[in-house]
Amino acid sequence: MDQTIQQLEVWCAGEDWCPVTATATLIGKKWHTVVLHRLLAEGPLGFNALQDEIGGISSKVLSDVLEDLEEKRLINREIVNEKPVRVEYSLTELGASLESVILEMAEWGQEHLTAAEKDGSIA
Amino acid sequence: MDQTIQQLEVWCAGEDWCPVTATATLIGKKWHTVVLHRLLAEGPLGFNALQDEIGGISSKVLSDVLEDLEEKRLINREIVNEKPVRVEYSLTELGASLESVILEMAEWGQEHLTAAEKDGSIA
DNA sequence: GCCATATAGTTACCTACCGTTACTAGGTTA
DNA sequence: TAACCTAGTAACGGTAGGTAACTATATGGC
Repeated sequence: MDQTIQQLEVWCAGEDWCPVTATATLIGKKWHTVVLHRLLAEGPLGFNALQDEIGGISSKVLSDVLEDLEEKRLINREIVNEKPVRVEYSLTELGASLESVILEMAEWGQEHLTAAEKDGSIA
Repeated sequence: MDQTIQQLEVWCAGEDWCPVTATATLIGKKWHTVVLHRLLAEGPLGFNALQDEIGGISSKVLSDVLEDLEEKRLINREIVNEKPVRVEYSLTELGASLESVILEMAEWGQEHLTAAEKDGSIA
């Protein structure tokens, strides 16, 4: 505990950039994280499949998020020449390396938010 | 690797809520994460101290973020009766429990963004 | 009293992002 | 031809994020 907090201090002390700020700038948006999570968990997915998996995201917002994630080199967009021409979204190596972060968020949510979400005390 | 991905699948399969979505809804905003990080690393801080520590955040946005984090019960706002009346922001137990997530983000940023940020290839 | 400084914000304003609904567009199947 | 699959885009409105200036309260110095 003290060890890790020490680490956090060292990383940001007197620096003009901070790894947390940088990471938060990159993936610090609700849908970005969720999209990465689904691609991690379910593997490469098409546009509609991804939208169905996520649930509650509109095609416009998903389209925007995918474009942004591609720009940031976290996902690949590949056009597959099959019967109905599909598009397959998958994680880049950089994107896949975020697994530890996503997993930590998943564990934290599981531990701390289950009950709260269900009775609505944290909205 | 396979183990952890298996976990991610199990947690979200067929559920109407997902711990990642829930967590991302709670802290999936750039400044929220950064504020929590500074409070973790530097301990309780006043308004101006926090603003200075973060750098690049306006007082209006910081004010909004602090209000939101307090509503979500991740931080405490305590008025300290000293010479100039101060306000001290600190983490709640729930907020402090996010250390593992923040730490993971810090480690990831340190490993994957340092070079990229410096040469601007990820903006 | 008057001014400067330090505390912690607020107000007005603008822009950019989020979200909803509807619609587009190419190709396949019946 | 029409229905249905794929993957989006267009138009529009509301909310959040961001900037710059300003408020408010209290302390200490002149």
